[in-house]
Amino acid sequence: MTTPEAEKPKTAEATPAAVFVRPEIMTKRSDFLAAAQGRRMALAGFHLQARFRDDGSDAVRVGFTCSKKVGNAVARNRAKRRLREIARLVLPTCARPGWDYVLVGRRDATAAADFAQMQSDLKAALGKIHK
RNA sequence: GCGGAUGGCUGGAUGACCGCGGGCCCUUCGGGGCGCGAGGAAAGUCCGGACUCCAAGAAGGCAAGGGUGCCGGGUAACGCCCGGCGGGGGCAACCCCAGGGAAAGCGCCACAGAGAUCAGACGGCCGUGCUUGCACGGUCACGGUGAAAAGGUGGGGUAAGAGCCCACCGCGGGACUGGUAACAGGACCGGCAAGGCAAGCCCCACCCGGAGCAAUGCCGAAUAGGGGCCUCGCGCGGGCGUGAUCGGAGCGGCAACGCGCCCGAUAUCCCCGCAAGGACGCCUGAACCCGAGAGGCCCGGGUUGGCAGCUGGAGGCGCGGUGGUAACAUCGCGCCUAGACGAAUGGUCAUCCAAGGGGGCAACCCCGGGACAGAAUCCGGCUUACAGGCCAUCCGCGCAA
Repeated sequence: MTTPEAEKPKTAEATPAAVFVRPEIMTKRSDFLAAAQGRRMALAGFHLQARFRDDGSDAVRVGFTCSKKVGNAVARNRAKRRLREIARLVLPTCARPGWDYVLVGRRDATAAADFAQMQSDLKAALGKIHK
């Protein structure tokens, strides 16, 4: 399952902290609760929560939260899919090993925000939250 | 053409790049290829089932509780569907109805009014008496109140009136006729009986055991470090004597409860050469597991992971035939269409298409943007939400012929 997608690292040297590993998907409720106790940052299209697990593992894990506050089932699914897509595009180059990240959807904003803007927001936010 | 009624369909299209979840095939285990992947409501979880477990021999009866409620048919079943009946609405097509019982019983019916279910005499009318405007009696044709005042119209009749009598209408009963039935018609009889609410309780008929896929089965993990008492076996094995049972004090345990050095009391005598410690194994057998034979009760503690169930079914769809007014049944041929579990079915971009807005005589141009909504064991229904578009049949009006 953990398949290193290390093909053609064009910009790998520019960000030494990057890991070219597909993030694992978090499924345990306790992991989500722990991440919510970590660092958090609010952005236009979503919220970002992050936590350094400090358990010796280098794995990067990511989870998505879209509660009923986001809307009905259709709205929640759409928000989660867009979050999943920007995570898929951004995390392999900007995540740090050993960290958990949780992206939280916001009502209307997550579905309506500009997709390119959300990608760059996530990159910038990851840079800040690691400090 | 305008307005309306009913039934049904659709509910963005194409392409590019990057992805996701199952399946099948190949693999040098890095991966690669092929194909499939949301809805008419997937929704609400309101009914009915399939399936699984539990309980109870099967099945039935009774009680409680719940549901259904014109008749006939359809269906696996239904509170669903179809066809009728009755009542109501509409010019009509057509639509709506919680539509059993009010002579089993209880309860309720405000206000107004003289009187509201044992009906009733306020005014008025009539009679008698006298103190000439009052008393007693008769009367509901008239007035007034009300949703409703013991049917309506006309005539006779009377002191005045009244189904008091008569005709017609209405009402009640009803032989008989038609219909499977609901029901419809109705000779004839009765001067005419007392209302409504059963979505207030209730009565009657019929239906319903409980829990649900987090069902259920298998395998792990974890806690504990092998908890206690009572009852009952089978095979192998073979029988404890410093023993057994009861009581006391004592000791142990969070507890349920246990232990047996010591003391006292009581009854009994099976087996035995040794191994011998009452250990081990098997059968039967769980409503989560530890739990190790089974069952019951109690004490303490622990898990929420994997696989199966999981999608082929009272199947669906298309075409055609047969029976039926129809729902539907049945036959033939062909095709097969999601199975996830923090839960895939997507992200971005481009070009079109329809609704909407603006400009223009027009062709056309610009803006703009996609209804309700996301499977979770599976079916049959119902209900609710839904931008816009399309089709068929029918009705009314108008115009033309």
